[in-house]
Amino acid sequence: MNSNKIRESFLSFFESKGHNIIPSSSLIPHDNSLLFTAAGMVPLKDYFLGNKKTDTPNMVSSQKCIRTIDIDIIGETDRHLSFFEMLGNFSVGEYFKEDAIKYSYEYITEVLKVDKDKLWFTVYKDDDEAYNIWKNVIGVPEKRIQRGNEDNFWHMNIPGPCGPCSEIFIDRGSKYGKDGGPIGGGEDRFIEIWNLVFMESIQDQPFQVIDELPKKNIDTGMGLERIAMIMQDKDNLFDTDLFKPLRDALLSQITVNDNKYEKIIIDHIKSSTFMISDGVVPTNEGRGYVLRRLIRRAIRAYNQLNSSNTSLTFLVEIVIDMYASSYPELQDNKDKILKLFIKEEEIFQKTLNKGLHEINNLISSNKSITPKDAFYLFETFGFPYELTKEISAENKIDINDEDFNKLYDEHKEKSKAEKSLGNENMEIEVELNEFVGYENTESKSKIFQVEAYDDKFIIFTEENPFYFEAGGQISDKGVITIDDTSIEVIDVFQASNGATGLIVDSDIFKVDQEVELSVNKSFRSGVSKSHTGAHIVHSALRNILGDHVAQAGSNVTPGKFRFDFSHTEKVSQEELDEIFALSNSAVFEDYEVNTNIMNIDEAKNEGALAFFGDKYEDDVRVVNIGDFSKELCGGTHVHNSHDVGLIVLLQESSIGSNLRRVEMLSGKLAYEFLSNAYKSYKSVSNILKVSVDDVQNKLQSQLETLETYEEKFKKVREQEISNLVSNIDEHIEEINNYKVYIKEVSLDSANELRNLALQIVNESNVDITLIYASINGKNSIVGATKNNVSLNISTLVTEVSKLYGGGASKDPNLSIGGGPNNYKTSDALKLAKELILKDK
RNA sequence: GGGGAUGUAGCUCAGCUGGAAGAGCACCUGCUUUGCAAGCAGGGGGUCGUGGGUUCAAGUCCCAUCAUCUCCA
Repeated sequence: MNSNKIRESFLSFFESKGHNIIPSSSLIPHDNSLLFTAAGMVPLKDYFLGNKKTDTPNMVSSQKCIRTIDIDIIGETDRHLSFFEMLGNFSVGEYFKEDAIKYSYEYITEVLKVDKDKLWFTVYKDDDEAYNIWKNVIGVPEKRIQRGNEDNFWHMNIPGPCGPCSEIFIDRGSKYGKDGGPIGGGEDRFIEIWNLVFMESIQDQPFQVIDELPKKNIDTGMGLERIAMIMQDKDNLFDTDLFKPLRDALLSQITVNDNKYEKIIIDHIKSSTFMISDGVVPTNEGRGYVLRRLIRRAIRAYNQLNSSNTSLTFLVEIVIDMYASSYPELQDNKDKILKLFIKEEEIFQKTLNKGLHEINNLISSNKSITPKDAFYLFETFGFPYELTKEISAENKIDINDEDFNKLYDEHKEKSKAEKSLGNENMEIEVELNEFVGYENTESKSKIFQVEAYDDKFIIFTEENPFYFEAGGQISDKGVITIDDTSIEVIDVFQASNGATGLIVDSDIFKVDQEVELSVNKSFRSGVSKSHTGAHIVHSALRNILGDHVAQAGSNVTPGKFRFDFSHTEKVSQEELDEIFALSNSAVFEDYEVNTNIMNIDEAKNEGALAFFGDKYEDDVRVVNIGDFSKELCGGTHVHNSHDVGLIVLLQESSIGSNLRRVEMLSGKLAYEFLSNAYKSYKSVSNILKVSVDDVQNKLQSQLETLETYEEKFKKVREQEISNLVSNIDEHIEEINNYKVYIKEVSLDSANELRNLALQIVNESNVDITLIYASINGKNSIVGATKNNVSLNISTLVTEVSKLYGGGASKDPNLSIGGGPNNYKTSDALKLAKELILKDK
């Protein structure tokens, strides 16, 4: 049975059992505490935790997943993958253990038609209920049900839901290892194919159950790759149809065979392709960094197998073809994926070249490479350690792995900076309240809960108009009023279920009081202008730069906003001009801003932009700015694009490779900025005594005039100096058979002094010259000799400069010196003459 | 979030303990040759990332800032 068939049969089997098929969610989870979606239940977490409700409690999905914790193991085994698909059926408070077990057994034996006698089962040691269902309801022989310990208990390592699980195994027969079932038998022989989690309890610490969950959930996961391996009777994942086309294509391109490297290449290319498609861009931080490591590891592996060819894009294209029917976004994003991939290959090549340069320097200067050097190359230049080892080996240098690893561990330890989270993670049990801030900035409402928060208090009211920081938009400011007393809201708090509270530094508020809540209107309107402005700029960026532009973060405050986005190169001035012309024309276009609540699929079909950070719910809020922009967004906006007033670009900058940032002003701040700019422009025009329109021309011609005068002046000075030289004959002294010219002169710069000295020895018959000048009250001395003079002028100028407490340069024919101290010039020049006399 | 490094001619880079900037390639001109990275001679091109500071003197030392690369969390 091929993989597409397995995937389809799984979904349709559970659909026939009353499950709603949900599409695979993005690899970038909306939960920012996770790097990637690593299991089928990740997108459903809020339902399981009770933070959100769903109309369809029974769901089934095939979820794309990334797991990179053990990235270094990938390639070493036949079982580890960084990308996989997880088939799973879920129940939020509907059916439980018995149905979950029945369904799984029915699917495996009836649909996949796996031989019943090959199936083994494990249950948690205390879970008699599950044990009895397998034994009595399903009728599995007791010897093939085993009880396990911690492996059969699911939890998230934090206080919260937990529960026992039951796993289903397939016995691949005696040629894969010893008998004894999954617990105690060979792990190559008994392959785990399905994990059924029975979420039924609450723990306060791992394995410490304190209570039952009010609603029990089912969460199951079956790896598609693994079940495909079984169904296609292969020995390892890489021989299944999910890898075969990739492997065949790779084999046709390589000259050396190596199982490990081949596995690394095809696995990493697959995960990278999916990651880029979902909006991850190779960078040196967070998700982007994981992606970069995967791509570079693949390229390195490929270099081992094929030294001439370096590009792996042919495999990227195959991945897209293989999965396009199940994941159409791959086809939609094909251009972007290939573009970013090629770009990353280029960057890596540069990195390698730089590292090679460094390592060659080390070898030629030190004749050795220490573990410290190797680590330096790695952490500073990103030069792969194995490559350092290879090159060292060619030069008969041995590197100690242990020392290298020690440095690596120290580096990791150092990087773990403590984060001061304060009370931000404080857990508060509170009922959900209603956000009314889209329609109103004021509300009368009743306090239903007050919580202490450090030395302050959090006030929860039934209705709340205060916006809590999300999607880059900062929290509202304002006051709470009771009996004519207004208390400032210091900050807005959000509990894990989404309930919003207001932090105040006052203890006058009590439960059941009616209070007036007022958001600061000008603050809110400033923020809303910026937020709508951000949507406009986002749309303009995509229009001018292309669809690969994806939001990577934003910050929205009154009058000021910035927007981070993925883009591979610096945005040129011409492009910026276009972007801001387009943005402002959208402002002036009087587009109405509408918000609608609609179904997520419907919204996407209409072309709404959904990016990382946006909440993934069935119903989403869509913000339209005319037909110029359509985005999923929970923030507050103005009613019409012209309310933004004006958008000014302050600057465009890089915040890491492939990530750019633009910073803007809106409304009043934009006006003030331009107004000030105009004022200074105007004052420049006053200084130049021309009209504002002529400033540029005038300034240009003034600068040109200045330039020609500078040139003329230089020539005049040069003439003056050569005049000086031409009549020096009368001042030449004969000392120790040298023709010597020593004098204090009056010049403006050390440069002139130097030129003069050179001219004297080159253009007159003077052998040795030493001239002194006080330049801006500072002592400068230059000495020069003809090339055939053996006297070293540098030592002479050094001695003289010492009198002034300074030193001199070391060229024996031309030396520049000086010093900070006061000293009588005539005495200094006298010393010079004495030194010449002593020569030889 | 923490660490390491880089920024010098169009490109790739040298530039020692502070003393007024260089190479190779590319470019232009001429000659010689007219075949695969052609040879010879000559030439143009640098705010030494930016802004401060220390110093008689800063590409070089100190501080700040921007940009880029890189490892880790």
